[in-house]
Amino acid sequence: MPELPEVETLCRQMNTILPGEKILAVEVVDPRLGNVPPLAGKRIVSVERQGKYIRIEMENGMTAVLHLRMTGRLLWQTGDAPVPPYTRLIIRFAIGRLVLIDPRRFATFCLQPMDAPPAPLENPLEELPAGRLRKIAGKRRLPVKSFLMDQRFIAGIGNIYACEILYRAAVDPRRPAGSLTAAEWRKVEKAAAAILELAVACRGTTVSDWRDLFGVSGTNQNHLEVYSREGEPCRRCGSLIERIAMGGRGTWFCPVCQH
DNA sequence: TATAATGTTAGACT
DNA sequence: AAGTCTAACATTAT
Repeated sequence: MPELPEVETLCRQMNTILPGEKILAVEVVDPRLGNVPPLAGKRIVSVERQGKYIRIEMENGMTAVLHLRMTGRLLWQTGDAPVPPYTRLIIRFAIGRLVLIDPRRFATFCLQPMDAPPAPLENPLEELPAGRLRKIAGKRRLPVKSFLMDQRFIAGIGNIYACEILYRAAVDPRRPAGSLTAAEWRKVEKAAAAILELAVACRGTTVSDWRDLFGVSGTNQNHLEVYSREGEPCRRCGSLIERIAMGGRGTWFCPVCQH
């Protein structure tokens, strides 16, 4: 569920309350999470985003890495409110508790796992240097939408924002990545930075169940141009937005003005 | 009841 | 060998 803007929102919000706080206890509510890092007694230094990963840095150099996958959410609770349905993990502090909610149970939480990105990846939130994406794409034949969503190339873009970025750049999502011109890549890079930046400012996109750390909906759904707008008119040319399946995911685009 | 859902990846196939 | 594609993970909401 959460893509870069949603994960960025959670990290920024956690950084307003957690640094300096000591973890009192970690309660594993869903045993499917497996062996959770032994964090009791550790003090938090900061929370960092890397792609869609949330890295919780502890004072002794230990790092716990959380990935929310499809339906993971984090909620900050104080007082004695009941724990929400689908709670899978509770991290307790003196000033409140951090709750992991995850209906589909794909989220993972472990210590510096091998599947975390080993090195800093391209961060599309910062506008990439000219030509960077074109160089990475090389002669690849996979669809440009799949390319944008491949976390090994650029980290943080998921299905909603891939559709929105390609619409803004007026590029057909089915085009082979290697076939885009330098000018088209430039548009994609600029569209990515602008769309992700706006989405962060809006605290994410709430199309169904996304909420920020404090349980509040984001507002970026008000800025979506194609995602989930099948059959509605394109805001640039008036043609009807189409939905196709690519790699098993819904893909929305304007068949007339995206080339 | 059938379908789709904001992610990732192991394994199959080119 | 490297690139690409598909199914699977678990569960809910429509």
